[in-house]
Amino acid sequence: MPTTIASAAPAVDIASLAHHTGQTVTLRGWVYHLRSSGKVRFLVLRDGSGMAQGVLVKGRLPEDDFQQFERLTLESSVMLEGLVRAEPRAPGGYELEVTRVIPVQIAPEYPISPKEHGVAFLMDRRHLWLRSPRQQAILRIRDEVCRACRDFFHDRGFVLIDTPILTPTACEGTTSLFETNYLDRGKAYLSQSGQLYLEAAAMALGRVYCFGPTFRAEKSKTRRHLTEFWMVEAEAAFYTLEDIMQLAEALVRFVVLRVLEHQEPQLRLLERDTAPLAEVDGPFPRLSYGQALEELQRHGKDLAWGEDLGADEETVISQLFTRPVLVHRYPKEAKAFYMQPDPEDPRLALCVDMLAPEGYGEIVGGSQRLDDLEALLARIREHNLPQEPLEWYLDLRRYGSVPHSGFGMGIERLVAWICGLHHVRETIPFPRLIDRIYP
RNA sequence: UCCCCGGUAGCUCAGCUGGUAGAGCGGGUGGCUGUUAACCACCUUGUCGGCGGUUCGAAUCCGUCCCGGGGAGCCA
Repeated sequence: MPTTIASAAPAVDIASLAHHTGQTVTLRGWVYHLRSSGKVRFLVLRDGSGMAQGVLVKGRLPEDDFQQFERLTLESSVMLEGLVRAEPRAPGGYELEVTRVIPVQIAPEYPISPKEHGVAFLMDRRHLWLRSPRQQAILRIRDEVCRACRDFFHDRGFVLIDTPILTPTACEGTTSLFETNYLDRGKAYLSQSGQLYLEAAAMALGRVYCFGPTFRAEKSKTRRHLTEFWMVEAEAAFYTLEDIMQLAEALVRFVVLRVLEHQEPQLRLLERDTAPLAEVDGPFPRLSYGQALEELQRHGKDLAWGEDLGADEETVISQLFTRPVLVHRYPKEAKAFYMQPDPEDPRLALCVDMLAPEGYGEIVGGSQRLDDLEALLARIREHNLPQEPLEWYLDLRRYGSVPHSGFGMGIERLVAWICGLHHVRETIPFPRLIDRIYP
């Protein structure tokens, strides 16, 4: 139950403790750790901004407050009033000499200890797991990544376009969709990409991007897959494949450098070796599909022409370089219906995948879009897609069609790579996986 | 959907070729005036995932189902 007793001292964040040396302040947060050696008691408090140690010395604070310590448990919420002072023995260099202890709510035995836990146990308690320093660091980096993406596009004149989440039909037809009832109008599907809508917006505003959740009902059970994930997608009129490759490269470089610049403490907490990240500050290697096949052959992996690169192949390719690699111009059979054929080799599509280094796989997929109405109609027929729900999309080729290109970047995969995580599930606050929708 | 691995105390795990269920951590009580995942003493904890089978006897062997983890395909 919330306390009705308020502290007279000003409330401050732990992160700003150093600026309040010599002052009496109030910290408000949760108990992270408790230690006692009898008449001297230590309480490590976390408040979201950081952690600080409070010291309770018997006789130097009211006996009632000293005794309140006995009631506290891990993750109990509490307000501590005390004097801030520099203390080399304290973690962080500053501590609070506590003069008042005001419990807000006393927690029962907390299930997550600082010791080891299994993944399933932690995932079932994701709502509590978020409180751990590691998860906080990851979420702060995710926040930085998202803001960097928005800044990048805003700075280049791209307009944010929110594309619909409820859609009447598949964008690509290949992957399975989450289905839902749409009132009296039959089925609707959760968006698996904002691309087609973004193309419409690009014909209105020139350069656009979207940033939102994406849903894929694929039964993919790997470290790189979620059923609900976040994607930033860009689309620009008059952009060629070359333009979009440069844009995607610049975006990844911008985001990674920004995280290195602003989130160094978090990367250190995660024990991430930042040397591979700093590598992005230079041109990304490029490989055509044909060159990729040659490289694979050189490394003992024979792939038939026309086959898409699998996970093993992607790993081999990405390990050839220290920077993300752009693999472009795949056989069009391996790719989606809306891609422009390569004028120099019509068997190829003008598309690109960016593979992250260190085995993290594909983080960007993009292409120049098919802009000719008749060719697009032919491709739709080849892929056995229904034409009627795509009529609006075909209108974009009827009314002032222009060459245009775009790409999508998976936020969780990028964050996983930046943080050096083994699985994307830790990069999103509440992951949705093939067999998990709790909490 | 397919392949591999696992399920034993609140948590992390040990338990060998079948013979009465264990440790560490956590929790509780007491002690300690500077602790750093504190320390010391004592105490606390079980449908061994479910069901069926083999056996004198099953946590252990077999079958099956459930749940979890890792990977593949597909994709970001």
